[in-house]
Amino acid sequence: MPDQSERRADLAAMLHPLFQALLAAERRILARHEISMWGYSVLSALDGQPARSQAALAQSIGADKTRIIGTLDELQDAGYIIREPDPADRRVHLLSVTDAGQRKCRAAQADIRAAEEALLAELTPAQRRTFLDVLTTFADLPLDDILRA
Amino acid sequence: MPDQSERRADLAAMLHPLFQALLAAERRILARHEISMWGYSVLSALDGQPARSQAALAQSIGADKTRIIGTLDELQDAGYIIREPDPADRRVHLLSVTDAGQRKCRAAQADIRAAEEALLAELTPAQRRTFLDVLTTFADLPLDDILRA
DNA sequence: GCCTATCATATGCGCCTGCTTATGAATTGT
DNA sequence: ACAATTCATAAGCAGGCGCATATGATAGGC
Repeated sequence: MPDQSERRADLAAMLHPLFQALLAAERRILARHEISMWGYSVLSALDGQPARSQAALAQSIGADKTRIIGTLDELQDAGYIIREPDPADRRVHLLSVTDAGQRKCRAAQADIRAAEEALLAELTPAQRRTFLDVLTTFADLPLDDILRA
Repeated sequence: MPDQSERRADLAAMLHPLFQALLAAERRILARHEISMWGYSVLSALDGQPARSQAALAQSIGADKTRIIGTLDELQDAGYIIREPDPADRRVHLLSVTDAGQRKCRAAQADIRAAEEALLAELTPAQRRTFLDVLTTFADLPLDDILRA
């Protein structure tokens, strides 16, 4: 299948500059919105989702559950999230996003989306669709297992 | 152009798991080959290229020129690279890869390539080609400028 | 000739992260 | 009832990284 004469860099090497550039852009945008990257990750993950425990949220966004506490405190202080005791288990705080939090998240997201669209506009429509499809495909795969085989 | 009803995650969020998985795989493979990631990056960058100064090399692979010294020392001690004074400028050491270094690099690269092919095999041939084309396209673009506009 | 800049090198500082340990409270399992 | 586990929380350790500073030697510019 793959052409043996195909010369290409390692995938990680190819992805690295793209990923770093996207992160840098995101940092700039989030700084303008005065919200941290972890804060934005939390709000994004909570947006439109049922309330969840802190541990579940941390796991879902790849955050360290012990270090995310500070971020959650800040978000709560800013009025962007609510922590409520779980009636089913008194150890647990359930997190949900407030209206203000949702507005903050979506405003930042709109700017990030605009920056991304500028980038995607460099592609043909077919390339764009395929690129996004591929990323979606990969998102549903057990990447570590496949790469370990 | 982009469908306003299109729901998708931020590009960085979509790329993050893929990128992390690729890095993790690379780490495992390089550990087996007993070479560090920066060591591999150096060898890859030098492979098949004319000799270059340490500063130029560090810049080209995104390494900190002060911290790459240790890696260069190790590679030199292992016989994988040569440092030679530049006759045109006595401040400069020119780096080149040895035959042993090239073999080491290409052996590791073959394993990385195999792992990547397992992943790319999850795509259709058209998806695979387009995905790689897109990454190549992005590699040639001033990403920061585009994302900043 | 003198000043400025650059190279390789060593090292410091601050930040972030992965991982760990510990605590008190609460829950689960036997 | 008791032991083990889990939740949120705080904090420690080690490693990596971005960035900065400093040094001696060398090169370039005026």
